[in-house]
Amino acid sequence: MKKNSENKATNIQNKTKKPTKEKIFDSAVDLFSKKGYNDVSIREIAKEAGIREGSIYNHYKNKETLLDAIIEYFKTEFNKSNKPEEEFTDFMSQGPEVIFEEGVRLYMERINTRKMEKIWRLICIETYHNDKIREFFNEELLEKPLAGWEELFKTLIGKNMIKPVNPRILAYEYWSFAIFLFFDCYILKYDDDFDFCMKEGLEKMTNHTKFLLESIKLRTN
Amino acid sequence: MKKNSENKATNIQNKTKKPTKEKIFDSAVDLFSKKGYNDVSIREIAKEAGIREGSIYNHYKNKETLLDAIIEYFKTEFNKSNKPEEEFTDFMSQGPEVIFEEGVRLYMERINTRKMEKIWRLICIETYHNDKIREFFNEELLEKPLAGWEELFKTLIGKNMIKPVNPRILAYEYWSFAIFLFFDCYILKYDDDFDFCMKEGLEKMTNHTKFLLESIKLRTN
DNA sequence: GTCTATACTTCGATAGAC
DNA sequence: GTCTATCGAAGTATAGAC
Repeated sequence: MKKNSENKATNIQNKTKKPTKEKIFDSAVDLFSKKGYNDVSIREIAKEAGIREGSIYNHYKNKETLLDAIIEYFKTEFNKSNKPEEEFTDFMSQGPEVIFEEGVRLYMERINTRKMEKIWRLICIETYHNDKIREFFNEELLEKPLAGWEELFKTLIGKNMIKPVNPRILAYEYWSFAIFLFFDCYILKYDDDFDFCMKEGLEKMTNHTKFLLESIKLRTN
Repeated sequence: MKKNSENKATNIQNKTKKPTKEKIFDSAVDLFSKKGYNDVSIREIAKEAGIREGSIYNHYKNKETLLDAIIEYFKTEFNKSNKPEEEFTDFMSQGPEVIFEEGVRLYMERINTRKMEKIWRLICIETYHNDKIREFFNEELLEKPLAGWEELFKTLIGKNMIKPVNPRILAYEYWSFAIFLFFDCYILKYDDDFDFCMKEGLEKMTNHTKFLLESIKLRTN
């Protein structure tokens, strides 16, 4: 009779009766986000999930498919919690301050679990050598937000609520800071206390928003 | 008699009579910056350098030492072209516009060769899983510039040349955009025409600088 | 200092018993 | 669907002839 204890997953989560496929998925998310895709072996994932490496191939065709599944999961979750357009235009009437506050909040709400946070880092890490991920980053996390904010600034200018500055430039002024904070939190400072880093990041974003608002608001006198 | 042609380096540079150690170094820079440290083998580097893999170990103890040497080279070159403090304070008297223009130019001048550009990308890529590189990025490319600009803004405020906004926040407003552009050029858009991307990046930086300047300049009336 | 040859390790993936 | 066992490929690094 063999001992099974050696194969027990180090991750407490995976000791539960979660389906094997989910154990594999979660273990992969955990390890990929820590060390990057290349530095994690199928053996490691299997060990973390508490199974043998051969068994992984009963659930995922190969290692790359596993990564693809993770990215697809992120995309789905990310767009699922995308609030309808109307809710956002509601804030419009309340002036720029409210829009900015809500803008950050709504975006951050879409990464509201540890799992999503981990995949978020994985995306940042793997962007440089995975074309699918890079395309996703460019489209969904850079171009779309930029286009959205540009549109918003255009509207605000049209309604005479802010100074008539080139809305494309304003969009960059606003959103580039968010990208900087992603890079800062998820790559430059990641090993340190993550929650603290995020808290600091949100404070920085608030400062940034206030400064930008002050720069473009119309003088009341 | 064997044919040597198969082992010829694909890199034209390495066909010249450059010392072997330099050929290895340059090949490594080239490949590491393209595919990342993990995705490049000693075999590949040797092939690119036009030698056998065993010969590499006559010049570098191991693969990691080779990476370390590249980072050290970057650090040295980067600080070598660091202009003396006086030159910068000279611009001070000429007002904020000149300072901002020169600030970007002086910084970009320090990465003035293809080799330095490549290592720059390598640093961006490897920051997430190499502690030495990450420390360098945090210190030399984030904290030091931030501290420098904070000091500058403090001085400008003291001289009554700009609005009295928190200089730390101003430093972030200014420099975070540069970090964003690094990320944009060296990771998000890298495969596309690099020179074009850099040109666009510098234009964006100019727009950013102009906007910031407009935001903090004292009203003349 | 470069070459050939090879030791040693780890990887992704598969086959087949249960 | 999980296990054991194993294959072939690719990786780093070393030894020794020249």
